[in-house]
Amino acid sequence: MSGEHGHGNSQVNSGSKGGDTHKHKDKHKDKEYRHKDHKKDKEREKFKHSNSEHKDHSEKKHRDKEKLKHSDSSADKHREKHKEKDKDKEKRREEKIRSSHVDKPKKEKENGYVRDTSPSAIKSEPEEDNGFYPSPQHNKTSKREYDDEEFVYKPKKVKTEHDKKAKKRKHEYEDDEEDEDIKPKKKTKDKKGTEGKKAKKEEEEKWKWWEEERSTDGSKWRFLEHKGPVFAPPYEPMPDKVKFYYDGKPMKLSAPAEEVATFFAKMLDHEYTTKDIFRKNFFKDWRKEMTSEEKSKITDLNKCNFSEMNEYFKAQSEARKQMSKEEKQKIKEENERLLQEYGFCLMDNHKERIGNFRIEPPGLFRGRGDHPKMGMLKRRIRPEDIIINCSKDSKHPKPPPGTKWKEVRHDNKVTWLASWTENIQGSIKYIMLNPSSRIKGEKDWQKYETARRLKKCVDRIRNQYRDDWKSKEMRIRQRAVALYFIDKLALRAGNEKEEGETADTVGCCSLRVEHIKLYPKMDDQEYVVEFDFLGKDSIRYYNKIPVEKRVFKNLQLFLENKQPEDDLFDRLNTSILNKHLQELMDGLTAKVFRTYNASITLQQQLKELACPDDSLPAKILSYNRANRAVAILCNHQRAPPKTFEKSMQNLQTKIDEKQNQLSAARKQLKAAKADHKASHDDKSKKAVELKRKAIQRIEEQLMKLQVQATDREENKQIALGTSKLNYLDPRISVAWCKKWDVPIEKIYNKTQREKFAWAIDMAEKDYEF
DNA sequence: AGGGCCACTTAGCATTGTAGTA
DNA sequence: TACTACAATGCTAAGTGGCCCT
Repeated sequence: MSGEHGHGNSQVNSGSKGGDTHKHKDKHKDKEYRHKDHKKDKEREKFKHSNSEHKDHSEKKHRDKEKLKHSDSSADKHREKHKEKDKDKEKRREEKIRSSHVDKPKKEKENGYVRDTSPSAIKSEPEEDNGFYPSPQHNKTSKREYDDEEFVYKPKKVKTEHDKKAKKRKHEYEDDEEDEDIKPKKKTKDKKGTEGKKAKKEEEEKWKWWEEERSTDGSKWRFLEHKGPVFAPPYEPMPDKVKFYYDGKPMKLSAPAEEVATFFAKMLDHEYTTKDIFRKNFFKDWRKEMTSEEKSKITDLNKCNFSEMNEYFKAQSEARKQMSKEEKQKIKEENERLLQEYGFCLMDNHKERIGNFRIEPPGLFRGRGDHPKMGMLKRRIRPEDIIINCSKDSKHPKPPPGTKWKEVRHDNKVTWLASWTENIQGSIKYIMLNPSSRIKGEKDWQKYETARRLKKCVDRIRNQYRDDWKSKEMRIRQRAVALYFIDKLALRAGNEKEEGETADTVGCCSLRVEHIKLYPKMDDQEYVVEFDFLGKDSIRYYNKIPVEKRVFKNLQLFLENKQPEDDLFDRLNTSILNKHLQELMDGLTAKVFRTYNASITLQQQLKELACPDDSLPAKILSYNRANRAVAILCNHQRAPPKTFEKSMQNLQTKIDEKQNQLSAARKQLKAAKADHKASHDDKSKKAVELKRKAIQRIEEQLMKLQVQATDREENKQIALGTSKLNYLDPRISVAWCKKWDVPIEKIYNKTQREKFAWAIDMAEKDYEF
């Protein structure tokens, strides 16, 4: 198989198909399909169900597990568990930290990038490509297992580029480059202690971390100082005039119960407050907040009337909209102040933007899709729940007066500044840096380098899995077929999930028999596989693709003697698959295929759609189309904007108007020409020219509008943002912009330009992914 | 091997900001 | 000046995958 992929037949969705054609196994009939189609939510509703029984979901494989496990309210248990284990964990963590400080494993340097080579991390291959990290020495270390000519050819380009940059850096950053660190590296700094601060501030905005060397050990930073998170504002009780009614009678609620009631009241317009699970979960958690008196009175949610509360909130938001300019300005300034104070941290001598410095406010949990925990109370996070992470020698953030942090730790092996345990799933939430930060950017860059390394060996890997389709061992065949899907269809890996804890969604390795259908013949195609399942965020994946005969036969084999709810790949999971991938290429995991295929698709598409003579809007349309091809491949869908039809109409009206304008202008030109013919004077000649220009302008405008219409129509249900942000090597786009003279602003907005600053700075027009 | 924990990326939708228009 | 439509940003849920322990 060559790099060529049959992505074309990937189909985003099938319109209304979801509900009708789905064969509804009893146990899945209550699935909520979040596929996007033309229907209004209400119409979709008929495919959603009201009641759900997750308990009989279990497959054989999971049944045993289930017995050992609680099936009820995990949240509290999680909390307990955490408490119990805290001590244990702490010990472990401390050991971890200590050991990492003490026995610094020796490091191996590769092209400016230094890898951890502690025993567990020793690999036979360099992890990064030549030229990954700029460095004067640029010494190629070990020989690669599967070099190809590209390996020889490409770095040359990259190298010169880097050398250039390296020189530039010398000038620009001489004074600023080094951080005061706990353990100085080869170069010295120290003079900066005095003058560094000011210079630094000026340079801060354009700090080019990508021209610096990365840290040599596993540590993520050497110095970290921040002010801690911003907590959600405290609850403000309802004014007395806003009543809650139970069974028709007004009832004053205690503050805690009232607060939770307001969460429900705020969502009243949302359709999911009508769902049984949502209501059940909410009511259960609400009752926990009630006084015993309230508890005994309020026994039926159906008798609760929140509508006055609901109207109150609506009025509030209306009032907010109606606020005067000055008031709005004031709020804006206050936000800005908060941002300035809490929105930044100091990491290794650079001021970096924090991604989410506000703690999530309490509210009702709404998972995506058919989530068993929807409606549960997401509790308020207090300082006592927060673990702070910062350097020992930094000014530690102060907890709000009268409170304490849960813990302050100094772990530079992680990137987060603060964390807490959330009560719905018992998972940990983090406060981390913005994507524009060094720490995120380096990781992102590295991700694309890994994908580029896959490019070099993908043929070998493809050949291998094709061979494996013939293996004597079932597990190998399953692994090979799964990998084929991941590669060809860009499916996600598909980790196992705990049943009943989350919506029932799957990825490749967790596909079940019921998710595929085999058609030996379909229309004029042979060996067609139909996929129909809910993926991440309960987004439907529906696709029919012809596969190779051997794959088809294998699938038939995997399906033998299985029930619909059985795993398709019963001898496979993501851990097995990733272990195998790791052997094929250092750093290779299932998700790398998604990155690789997305980026390579963009590059190919851009090449194919290239048309030098196109106008700027046409070029951008081409870009968007290439981007769209990727979004379709990755199944990035969105709900059609609510105002879609209308906005299309508006656009059409504009187009019609423009066309009228055009014909009018043409008439005028004709008249002007006639006039000129008659008079032959300069004035009339000028008039003709003027008219010509006007027509040209109008034509351009019309074209622009038409392009816009096409683009919008094609984009109706497809979200481009996700792939642009997470899967497409930004250097491809930057190079394309440079090559075709398209301003980068047409492709990336401000945030995106900040995130991809490294790529914008370093990619030249001949960059090859 | 498998489970649990943890850290981090990826995801769509809701809210907010803003530019263009009436 | 208000409105409106779209873009940008914010929010947080839901994935992936590494590591450690049993």
